[in-house]
Amino acid sequence: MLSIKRIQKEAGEIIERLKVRNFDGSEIIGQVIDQDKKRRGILQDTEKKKAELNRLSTDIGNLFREKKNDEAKQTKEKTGKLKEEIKKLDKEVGEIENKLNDLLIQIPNIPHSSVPAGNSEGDNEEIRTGGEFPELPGDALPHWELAVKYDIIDFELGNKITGAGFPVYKGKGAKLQRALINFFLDEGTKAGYLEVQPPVVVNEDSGYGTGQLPDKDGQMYYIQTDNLYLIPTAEVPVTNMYRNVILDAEELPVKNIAYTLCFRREAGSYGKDVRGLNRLHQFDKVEIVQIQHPGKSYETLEEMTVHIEGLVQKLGLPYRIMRLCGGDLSFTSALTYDFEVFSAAQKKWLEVSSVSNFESFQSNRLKLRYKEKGEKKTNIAHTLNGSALALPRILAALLENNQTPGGIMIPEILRPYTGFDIITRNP
RNA sequence: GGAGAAAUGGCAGAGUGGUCGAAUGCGGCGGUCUUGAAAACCGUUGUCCGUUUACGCGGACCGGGGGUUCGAAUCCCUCUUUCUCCGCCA
Repeated sequence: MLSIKRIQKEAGEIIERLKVRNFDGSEIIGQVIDQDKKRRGILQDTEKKKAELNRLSTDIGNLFREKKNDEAKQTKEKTGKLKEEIKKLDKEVGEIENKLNDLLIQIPNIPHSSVPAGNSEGDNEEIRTGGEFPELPGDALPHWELAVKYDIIDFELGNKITGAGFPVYKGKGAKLQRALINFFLDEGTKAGYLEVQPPVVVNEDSGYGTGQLPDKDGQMYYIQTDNLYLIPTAEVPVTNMYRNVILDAEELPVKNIAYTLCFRREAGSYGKDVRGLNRLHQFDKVEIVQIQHPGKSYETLEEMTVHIEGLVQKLGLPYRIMRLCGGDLSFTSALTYDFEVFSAAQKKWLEVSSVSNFESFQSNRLKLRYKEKGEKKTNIAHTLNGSALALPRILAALLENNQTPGGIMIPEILRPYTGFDIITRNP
């Protein structure tokens, strides 16, 4: 969320910049400013009364000690009314704070100045492209047919044991998946990321911390008995490791990489684009997360983009990098680059990574701060994350783009991980 | 799952109703001493909020929430977590 202080200082500019994401913030920001002013007024009143009560209490203690019991009793009588008033004012402040919080969580992050205006995907801006489009024969198969032909992914079996969107990977399919995970993790650790294995189930506080709650409540699987959520991305547990933490400035940037399962209900996305591996309820993903000094977070975003680009290049996939327009930008992000690879048999661009700078939007809520050496003041850090990479669509593109009459060729770089260089019908 | 114990500052650890934001030790930071370092000694050392040009002043926080009291780290309720023992188990 945005900080109240920033809203007070830059209200006009914020309203202006939120227009890029087609968000009219004028009314809500006005309300925030009003409520905050009201809050501070009452707070001052409350604190004055509390100070008075504290003084009386100290007096009473002293009087008892000096055996002036009568005087103490008299003083005691003065406190009753004061206490009542304090109770009432405290309640008022609490109510206003709740209201303020409700307002604040409705305001999305401020888009970076480079974010183009626009309503949807079509308005995203292409930044770079790379890789070669494969020359496939006319009878090239989409990956869901290759999966059957080579018996490497079983969608039917997944339907049977769980439901749609939960495939079973088999044989070389499973091994290829495992190879990709290890490859991505190794590349990340080489680039200085610390590997972590977080829980894939998180509590409510963590959901709020990174902004999945209350916004995307219905998109997460929820375990009612224990009031826990299955994570939609490793971003949630990894970033929340730093909830309520004050880092030393020298520790920045913090770089973590995590492989986890991800679970998404994908409510409301039935129909198109859900065939095969294109959209799953459970999938594997390697995620990179950084915590950075505010002055350096955009440099870091570029660095992460280059890292991800390197992965796609090493896998030999044709790709393009898109800068998301205001309308396509997620609620919490200030700037996002999407990576898409071309899956040549279905002739589709598939999103395989999304790398974002959240600036202080998550950190404000997380209370994630850092402190310069020798300074007393704490500052809000910036958080960033990106997929590096999401597995299923990479797998889809690899299968489709590398199919040959003799089998599916494994990219050179993965062969040390798979132990085989081709997927054939008879393993 | 059953029985019991506990949760205090970066860490260790005192504190069972009043000047306790909290003793003491360690660590950290600054200084004296030293060619340099160590040791020793002296000082300092939490976070958030409000207010103030500033010095400062005020409020809140001893796992979370609620309560009793003029006054709570201390008493009561509740939740969470940790430890010990028993049971079950990858």
